[in-house]
Amino acid sequence: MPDTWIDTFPGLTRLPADIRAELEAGSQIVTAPAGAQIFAPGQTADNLLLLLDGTVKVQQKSDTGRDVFLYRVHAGESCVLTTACMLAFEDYAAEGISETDVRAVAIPRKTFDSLVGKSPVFREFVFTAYSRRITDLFTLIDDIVFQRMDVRLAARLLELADDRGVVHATHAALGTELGTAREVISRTLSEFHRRGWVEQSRGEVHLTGKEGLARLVKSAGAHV
Amino acid sequence: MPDTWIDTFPGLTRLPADIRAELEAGSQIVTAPAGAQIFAPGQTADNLLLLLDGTVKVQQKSDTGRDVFLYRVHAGESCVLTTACMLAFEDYAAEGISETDVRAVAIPRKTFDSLVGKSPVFREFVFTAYSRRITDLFTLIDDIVFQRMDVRLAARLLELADDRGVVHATHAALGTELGTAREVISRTLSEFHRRGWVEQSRGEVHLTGKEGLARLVKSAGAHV
DNA sequence: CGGAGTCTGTGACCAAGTCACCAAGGATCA
DNA sequence: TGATCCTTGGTGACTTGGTCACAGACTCCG
Repeated sequence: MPDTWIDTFPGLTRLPADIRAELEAGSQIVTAPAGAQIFAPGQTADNLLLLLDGTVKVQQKSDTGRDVFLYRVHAGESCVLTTACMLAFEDYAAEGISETDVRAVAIPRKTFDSLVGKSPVFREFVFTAYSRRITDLFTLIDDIVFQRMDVRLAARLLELADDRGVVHATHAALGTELGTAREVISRTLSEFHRRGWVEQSRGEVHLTGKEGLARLVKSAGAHV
Repeated sequence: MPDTWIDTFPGLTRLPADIRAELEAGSQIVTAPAGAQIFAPGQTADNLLLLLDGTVKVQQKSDTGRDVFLYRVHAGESCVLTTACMLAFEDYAAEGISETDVRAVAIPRKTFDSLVGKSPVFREFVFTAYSRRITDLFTLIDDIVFQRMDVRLAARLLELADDRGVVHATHAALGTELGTAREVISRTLSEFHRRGWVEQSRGEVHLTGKEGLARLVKSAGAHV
């Protein structure tokens, strides 16, 4: 494995040679197409996944049948929250869906446990990833409770836009992402359109006035 | 230390003798009065706390100046989320306030790190505690997004009531717990009163019809 | 007794979620 | 080429919840 994947994760570059060897030998690279269910509630996670390419969205299957979007894992990050359940042999209430074709490193429970035991650097990597996700969850809760919908939508649009300023998502999809109803998204987008910030077409939103959106987000002091 | 505290934590009873010894030697019992700030944002946590007596409430200091209640740590549980930040040398955005006089075991970072490295049982204990808290956070988010306020308030009242069915809390306090406004609590409690479920007096709520509250909670399929 | 501070009640108003229904765009297939 | 169906988006009426302003009422003390 020349040009090892390990170096794409900043937290792992400091690993000593023997640990690197064990990590490389005890893990493998896996792929999945867009839209695949990466992990699901009720099924024990047997691997820690480190994303090399693509994005995975993690959402909670609600009892009420609706989904709550929790967070998005990008290339270079890990689905680390599953590991708690992995090591604790507990079930997970969330599911992960690949949004694009993804490539990831799968570290099986055995290797993971062994490395956590042996390597302080690896431990720090894991716990750092944890604390990131956890503080993310805290700010998510904060946003849900205190932030206005228009601000949250504006922030999310800026985040999801591709390099041409286009967001590929239906109103319903944006609704689940923000934990609100489709109608609310529709109304808010009409308002944004009225202000000349967006143009709409079926299944996509064109950001024509990013400055306006950014100003709205900033004025509310949102956590982008 | 006869009758060691270790056995009050089910996950730790399986620890081998040498690890127990290290844990006992490398930790100490601390106390704090009711209302003390146990940990705060911006100050690195240097100890993992395992609660022996009392309760600690953990809440996020919001940018907007208001607080969001996250969860409550009871005797026999640990403030484990702080450990991620502890090991990762990262700051924490939440603060912990003792609600009663508390007694706890403080495990310093050094001991903690060493034990996580040496003992698979201790690792499992830590990661189990993690996964509990994390899934709790997930259900919290779910509740905030989808559950009606009256149901959430009813559930919380049942949870907070002492053995005589009295909840000692002001409307404002219940408001922060549920991430809503005092006025909403007042209105909802009036409604509960109208239905004969509660009696009110300054600073406390008497549950006179727990069955009604329980029925409301149950009919909504809430996560108690 | 007389403030000062805290706790609760209330009305008006706005933001957001729910429900019901309709219309337009796209796909499929006889 | 239509007929049909599904998905997406638009809209109005209504309910719930959050915000603001202000007024009583209780408690603690000096």
